[in-house]
Amino acid sequence: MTRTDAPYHHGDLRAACLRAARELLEEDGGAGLSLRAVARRAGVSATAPYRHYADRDALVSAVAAEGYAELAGHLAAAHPSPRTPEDLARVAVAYVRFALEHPAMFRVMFAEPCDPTDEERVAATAAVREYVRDVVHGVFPRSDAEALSVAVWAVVHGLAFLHLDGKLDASTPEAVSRQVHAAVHALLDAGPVARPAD
Amino acid sequence: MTRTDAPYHHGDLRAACLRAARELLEEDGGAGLSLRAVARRAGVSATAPYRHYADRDALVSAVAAEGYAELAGHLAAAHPSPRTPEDLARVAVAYVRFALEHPAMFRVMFAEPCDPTDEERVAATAAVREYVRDVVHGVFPRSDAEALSVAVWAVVHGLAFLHLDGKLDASTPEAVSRQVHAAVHALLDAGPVARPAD
DNA sequence: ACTAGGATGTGTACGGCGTTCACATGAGAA
DNA sequence: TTCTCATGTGAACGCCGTACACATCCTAGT
Repeated sequence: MTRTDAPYHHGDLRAACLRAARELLEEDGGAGLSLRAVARRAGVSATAPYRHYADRDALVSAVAAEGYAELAGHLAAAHPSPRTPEDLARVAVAYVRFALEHPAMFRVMFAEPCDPTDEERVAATAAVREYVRDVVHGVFPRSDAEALSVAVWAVVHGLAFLHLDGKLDASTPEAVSRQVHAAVHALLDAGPVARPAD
Repeated sequence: MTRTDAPYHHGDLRAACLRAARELLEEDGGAGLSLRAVARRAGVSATAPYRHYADRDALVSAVAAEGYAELAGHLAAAHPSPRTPEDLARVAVAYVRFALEHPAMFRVMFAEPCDPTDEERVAATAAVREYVRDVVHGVFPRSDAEALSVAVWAVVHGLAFLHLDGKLDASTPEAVSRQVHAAVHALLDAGPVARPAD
């Protein structure tokens, strides 16, 4: 039945679908995010979103792109210019905290197969990668930035996933902070005490 | 229609469902794994699996438990007793290789919300955790094993996810091996060259 | 040997989903 | 004013997860 309280043309359904998808993800997790639920939330029919997104994956990809941008912003706000290992540990805490505050978004960003040809998503990921490279350059000014920024990103990324998945204790912000600090410092202290190669 | 070529009682439907789920996961990824598809593959009606698994999550959890056990076995086979940083890098390569060879299984194991009260899954995860602790004890005999094994697991786990997600180049085994070795060594070499705390 | 109970199947049903397609409506350009 | 295109709707299809009533067979007890 045509609703008399809304005009036939939504006007900006593409953005409304994206917003609805974000809300559903935050409220109900990945399982609650369906195109039909998005359409209901946006107040349109079940098939209207198909005029703006090719399929469900396309909408999810757009959500992930926003997530990357927010993560980059979150990290930059937490520490604009990290310069010491302690700063690096705090950045790691911010990264893990983002994952724990937005678990479904984080999974959408990093845990599902991703279309590498999706330009928006690739561009948004680059912002995070760029930030990590700057961190490495600031904290380890004399190191090979490429390999080390891969390693640093892997550490914080792994910490995020292990907390998210319950493998590491995420019960309180203090527990998270302590664990992340301990891990980062243990790793940086490990180099000199590694058993030498035979 | 009752099939005349199979007895009414399957005999070991629980194991058959698990096997079918494994096969479907390997063939079609997470999207191809449904209880109905499992039932078809096992040759029973759509609702028969509910006699052995409470719901889809229960079956997926059992699949993940087998995955953890296989990962632990894969790592132990690759390096029973790692003792140098080079050995650690090889273990990391084995871990990432497992993720790339079994992407859907790896996601089921680590990327979906996990029931922490699931004893089978917890026990299986412990095997991986134990192996990592042994690695750390072998490679860094004088370090604080707890914090460092969390950090080491985070590094290899993060590398696995970043490769799986396409953030790192996973196009050839050589590219993977080179990248993982470079990251692990860069990290171990980074400690001494970190900017000192102000 | 028979019976009964329990384990384990089947079939039906419901409500949800993703997606396609034909048609409806309205906005904007010519 | 008309026409085209963008953007909606409604119907339909096939799939899914899950619940429930009933069917079948296996095993234990008498």
